[in-house]
Amino acid sequence: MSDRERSKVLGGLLIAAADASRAAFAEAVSEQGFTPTQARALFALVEPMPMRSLADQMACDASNITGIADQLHALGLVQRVPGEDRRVKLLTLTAAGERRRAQLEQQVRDSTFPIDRLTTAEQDRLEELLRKLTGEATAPGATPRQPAATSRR
Amino acid sequence: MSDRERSKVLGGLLIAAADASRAAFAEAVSEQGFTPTQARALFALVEPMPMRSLADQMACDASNITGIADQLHALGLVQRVPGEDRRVKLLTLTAAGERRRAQLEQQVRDSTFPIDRLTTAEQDRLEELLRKLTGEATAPGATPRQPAATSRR
DNA sequence: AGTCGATGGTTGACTTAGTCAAGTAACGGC
DNA sequence: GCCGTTACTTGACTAAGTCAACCATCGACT
Repeated sequence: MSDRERSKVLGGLLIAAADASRAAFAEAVSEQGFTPTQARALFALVEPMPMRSLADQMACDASNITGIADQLHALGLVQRVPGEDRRVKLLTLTAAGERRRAQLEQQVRDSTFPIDRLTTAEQDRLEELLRKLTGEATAPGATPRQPAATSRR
Repeated sequence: MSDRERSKVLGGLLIAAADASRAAFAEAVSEQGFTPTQARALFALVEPMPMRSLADQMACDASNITGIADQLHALGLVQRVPGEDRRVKLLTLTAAGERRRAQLEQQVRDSTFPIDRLTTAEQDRLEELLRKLTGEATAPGATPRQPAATSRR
């Protein structure tokens, strides 16, 4: 009984925390005139990438990508470059796209997020818990567990 | 550099965890034919409540509630009972509404959520971190920090 | 008493994000 | 050369939420 109630409260808390993070992200990128999804796409496009891959990476339907690509294209930020396989189109940042992406990255870097309220040690602990919660292994490749000094901020 | 990157990864992790929780909830309630928002409304309506209050509690625009109330009314689960203040309408569960609500509660109780992967101790720790992260004090009134045994209620 | 600003609820137009099904074009194995 | 699969597009649809405008009522104040 109580355990279940607990789950519910905690779930709510978790979702609230995530929403706050999302909102902070949305806020940051909107200052550059982007929607969160556009921003996510821009961030994903470090290098040319088939639309299908982008869909996978953003965990959404492929048909979504068409629209996002259209929007970013209308802004002159991406191009559809035909791939070797002539079915695929490689989404590629234009020069302007690279520029905007860098600006956006700076913007996000300069914004503060709810997570910044935690010390590095706490962040470590949180990461561990979240990974266990989502059923992921300790680390997927990045994040090779660092000594965790007491961060600034 | 690393601190900021860290934030980003962690933020993603947090959001992923929340999404998983949300999905589990959506899955559970959809088995009873409800959307998550309908379910949230149903859960909130332990007792008759002005639409405005429900909007506050669900942290959404009042105009949203109109629609949700309409849907639940169409299902015969709620009624708009005029309040003392004749502007307000008290959303009230019908007998059928009470029944469905109970079933739904059972359903949710019986479903497992990502959070259940954590031990009670881990859940405590997570709660603490999340509260700090969202800037909340330890507890808003409920949850007066207990020794985390299998508690009452 | 009467006026007026604030409040509760509704409506309609709009946005974001996502799904799904169907269609076209190209790929690759047989 | 056919056929099943894959990549992208399109269009219709849904869930959810925002915003502005509106009506009725409230309550405070002159």
